[in-house]
Amino acid sequence: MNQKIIALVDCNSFYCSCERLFRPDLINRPVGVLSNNDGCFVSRTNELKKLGVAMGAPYFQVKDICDKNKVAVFSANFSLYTNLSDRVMNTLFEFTPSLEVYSVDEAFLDLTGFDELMVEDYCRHIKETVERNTGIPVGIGIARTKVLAKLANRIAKKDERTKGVFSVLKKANLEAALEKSDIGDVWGIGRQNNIKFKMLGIQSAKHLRDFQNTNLIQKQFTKVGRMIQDELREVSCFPITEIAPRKKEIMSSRSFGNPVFEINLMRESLACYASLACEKLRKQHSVCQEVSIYICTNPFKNIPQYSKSISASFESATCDTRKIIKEAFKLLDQIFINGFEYKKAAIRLSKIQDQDEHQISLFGPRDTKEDLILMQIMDKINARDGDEALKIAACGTNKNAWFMKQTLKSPRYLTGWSELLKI
DNA sequence: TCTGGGGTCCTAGGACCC
DNA sequence: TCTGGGGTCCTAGGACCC
Repeated sequence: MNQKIIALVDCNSFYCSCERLFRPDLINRPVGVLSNNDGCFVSRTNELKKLGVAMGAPYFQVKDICDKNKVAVFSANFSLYTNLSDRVMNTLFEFTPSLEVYSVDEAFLDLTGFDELMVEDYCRHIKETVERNTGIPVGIGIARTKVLAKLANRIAKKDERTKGVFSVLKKANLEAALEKSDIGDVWGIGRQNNIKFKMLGIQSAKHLRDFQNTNLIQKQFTKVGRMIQDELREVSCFPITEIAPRKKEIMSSRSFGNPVFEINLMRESLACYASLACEKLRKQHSVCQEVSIYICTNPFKNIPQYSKSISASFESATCDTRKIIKEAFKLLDQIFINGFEYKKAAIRLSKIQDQDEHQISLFGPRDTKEDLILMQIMDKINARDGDEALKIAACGTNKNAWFMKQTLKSPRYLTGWSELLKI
């Protein structure tokens, strides 16, 4: 039988690598990228990891370390990262049409059918090409299944002797890799299940693979646990899905730059998040039948706490930003309580259906042709002239009161004419 | 002073139907 | 005294991922 060969290509410290691309002076310096509002570290180079700055560490807690060690710290610049991600993926497409873009910085490649002896060299060639074309360094893991490719990828990144590419197709490599991989490092096993596995005496990936009582695994760790075990046994359970399925939910939420006390500001923020979410909804050619909102105070602060979510349904599913904002405002009136110091608001669109195939209500209001055309025009203008070109009035004109803080943001080298790199 | 955002899948249990 | 059984659908909550 022709056994599967799967390669996982993963960009190294992706956001940091993107920032370094335009700042060659940072090549050997520690670099970190922060989450929105300059809150926590979401990407770190090896130099920064070595300084003991953990993933998710709040910036203000480690600022001293950063200052002392001249760490280059950036606010997240997502338009830049998305753009570079596209370039990486386009390069990968040149090597195989059978590719799953798994996240902004990762892709699974189906290399089934390649000569097993050659596939490692081929992946080295892929790695060099991506780095030459885009400037983004990557690591590659090669295996029979996704879970094992993930495992191999970890080793490719950690063990310098691999020079960034590691294959566990050969039995000896596979055994060694399984043996030295902690059970908690296996893809799909998080904090809770890590503890549960250890209590069962399963410490390593190898232990899980060789654990005979599969019924117990199924019972304790559900179907997913069983599938992970099978994947460790080189039985593929998670296929490569080339076409991304439609999103079943679309969320948009942000923490505020400054605490919000007034319902008016809350409304403006919700209107902006709703606009973002609806744009995504229309982009995947969908409509939604349910909208929910969520508001909360800052749980880290020692102040009176409040959080609440609420949802409403439409008679006919819609993708009209105006209707969704209107509904969101009605919901907000029901849960907003004066006197709290709000930190965050969110909107979620759910019960998502295809725009062309959804049921419409016989009598209730529905999206008319004119509504849809208006939304299309808005999307087109914003795509051409920038997201802020045309917006619903309810979004307000002064975001400063609540918009997130980004004091360390790099220029939009690739997406803003005024911010192109100057040489 | 300062702690992210956006998703998916699975299961148990209740509602409901015949 | 004694009160069926099987199926489907939906939801909330938990766990995981990047």
